[in-house]
Amino acid sequence: MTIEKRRQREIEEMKELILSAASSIISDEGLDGLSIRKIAKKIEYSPSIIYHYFNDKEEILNNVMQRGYKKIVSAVSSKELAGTSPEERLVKMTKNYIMAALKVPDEFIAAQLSKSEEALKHTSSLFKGASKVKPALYSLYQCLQDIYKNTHMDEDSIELTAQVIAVSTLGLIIKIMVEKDIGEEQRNRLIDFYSEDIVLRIVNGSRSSNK
Amino acid sequence: MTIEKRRQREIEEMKELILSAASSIISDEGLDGLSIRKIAKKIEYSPSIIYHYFNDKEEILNNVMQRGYKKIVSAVSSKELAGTSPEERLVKMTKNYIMAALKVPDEFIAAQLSKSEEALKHTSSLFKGASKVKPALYSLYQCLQDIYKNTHMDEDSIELTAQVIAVSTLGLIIKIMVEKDIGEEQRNRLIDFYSEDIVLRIVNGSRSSNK
DNA sequence: TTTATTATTTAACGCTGTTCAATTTTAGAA
DNA sequence: TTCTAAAATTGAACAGCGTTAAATAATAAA
Repeated sequence: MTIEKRRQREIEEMKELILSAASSIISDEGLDGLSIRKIAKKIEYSPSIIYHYFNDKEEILNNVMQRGYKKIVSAVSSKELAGTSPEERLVKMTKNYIMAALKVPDEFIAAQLSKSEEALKHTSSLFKGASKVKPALYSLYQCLQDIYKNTHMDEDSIELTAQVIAVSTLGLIIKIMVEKDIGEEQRNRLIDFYSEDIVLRIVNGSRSSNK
Repeated sequence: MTIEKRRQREIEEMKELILSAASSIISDEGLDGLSIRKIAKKIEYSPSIIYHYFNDKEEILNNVMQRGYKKIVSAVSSKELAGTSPEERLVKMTKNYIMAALKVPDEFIAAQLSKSEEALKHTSSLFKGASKVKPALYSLYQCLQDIYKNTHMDEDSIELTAQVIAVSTLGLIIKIMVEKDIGEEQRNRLIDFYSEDIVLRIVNGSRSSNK
């Protein structure tokens, strides 16, 4: 029994070894720099062994992506935000999300752009009802519900707003990552303007524009 | 003289042949499906010859990307929009942009995500002053200037707003492309809501939220 | 200690981008 | 038209890729 457990622990350790090697290669050389053979060399095993712990390269990539993605999701659900006004929470949540994403750029972009079913399980956010089952989106959705508490905004519009804010933020993050040379000042200007200004325009502007 | 010109025309034709083969492979098998050897087979030449017309695969990719990207840019500058109110123009421009982008998905995503200098020459939009030198962004910027004509909104804020709207829209486009299975109905709901509602909230909400 | 199981490696396949030397085709001069 | 120089095109090779199958080494159970 106990020997069985040790074996399983060893398997987990080996998986962990492979994943962290992959992770470090990605952060050194980018996503395209990752190869099975490089992982093997880094962990000092033969390439083939990797296929005893993962089915293929994509499975490894999915795992690395999920790790990076989870870090970011937790930034949005951070408890430090409780107590403040919903608008303030919204602003901070947005900024936290952007900052967290910029810290793990390659994994984040990969996760968000992957069309693999495994990745979409976590990243998909546009389907009807997504705001109730996707943790990151749910935080945003709750925030909007608080903001619209005393208005007669219907649930569908709130969900759509949450979804659109989420993808908008993603667009900003991706562009900032790609245009790596815009400079820190301009980057901060954009992030501040977006989270402190644009996002509030979106939630407040809903009173002046009814379709 | 005339023979020289013919030669150069032939070179252009060969480049064209290579690029359109590449383009068709991409639209058949996606970006990852593209390989030099496949292009060679398609144009019925040996793989090596391609390197007489292009330096490497990336140069080919850059060319294909630019073509797709230009189609989309022209959708925003379309003249059919003249005469209408600036708000209406903004809504239509946004929708045109999204629709055009969804028609050439792979090239578009590739262009927007490429960190190559060549691609960034066209796609970069976040640097200070971008709205005056980037055609697609300039159309948006002009539109905002019209909308804010009689307010005392400073130029910097208008530029930032244009930039943020551009990247937001990009985020929506990318997510719709990645989440290919959300269904036509939900897709249209999102696009309509975004372009007819959210974008107007952004430009109109600026009066109610001053930082 | 033998046997069965599991972990790991070696070798190979077909693919990739790219380069170099050899070959064919073309252009201009004699 | 024939010879020569230049250009276009090819064939072969290199190093790297993901992946698989069979062979070997290490471990567990009997």
